[in-house]
Amino acid sequence: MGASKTEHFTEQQNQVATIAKALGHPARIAIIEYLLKVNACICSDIVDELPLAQPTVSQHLKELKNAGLIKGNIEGNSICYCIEEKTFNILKEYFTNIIFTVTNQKCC
Amino acid sequence: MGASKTEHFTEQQNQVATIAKALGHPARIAIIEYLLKVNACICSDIVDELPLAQPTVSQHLKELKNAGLIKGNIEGNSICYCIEEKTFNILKEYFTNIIFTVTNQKCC
DNA sequence: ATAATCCATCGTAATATTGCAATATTAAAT
DNA sequence: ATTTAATATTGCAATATTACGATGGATTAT
Repeated sequence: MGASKTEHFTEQQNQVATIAKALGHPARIAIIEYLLKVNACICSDIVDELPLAQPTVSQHLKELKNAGLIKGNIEGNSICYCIEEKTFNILKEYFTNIIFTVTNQKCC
Repeated sequence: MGASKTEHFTEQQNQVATIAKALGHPARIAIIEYLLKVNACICSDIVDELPLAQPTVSQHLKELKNAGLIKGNIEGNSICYCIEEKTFNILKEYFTNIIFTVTNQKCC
């Protein structure tokens, strides 16, 4: 197959999975970390920063954008990509909650 | 292509990406949530719980195990799968740190 | 106007993932 | 020893992902 049976899972499960999937590639993690580091951003910088061709970087940026992890503001000729805090907060809270639940468990 | 250029990224970037990737499927999120819910676990339960065939579930469990998100203790005939707290802590701290960094930013 | 820069999109090849039927493996029960 | 139950593995088809060259549109610089 190759296609996930998303219709069988809850909306929240699909949401978390979609966000996690978008972060499931080292290039996209590197992009996020770069955006955090420079605190302001233009795509050409990102291309210079990564060991990947420009179309590939563009594609990764698109996936991060689709997952709601970054947003891009057009700024004249170039684009200012930024971290979308809201989405990262979903993850932070999701995992914080998991840790909270697990530490109160007594399994294995 | 289809193969990630992992060798060009840092070990930490690859680590986070690998863990995130393992969570990038709703079935695997559902498995994690089920393990959290029942607080003790046997695989056959998981197969009953999910809308997927046994080999498929087994494969998803294997991927979660490879990523270090769960561990399985053999218990006679069946296997007790459990959350691996350590790995989830890595994620929790990673995203907590991102939120901390972002809130101190003034971009866009 | 022309050239240069930035970035997205298209097309395509290589590879990975998802899902399952069939089959193996392992341990408990009879 | 045989059967039964719980998982794992194998093999395969369908689909998705990754990567990049070529190309094109938009904006700025000359």
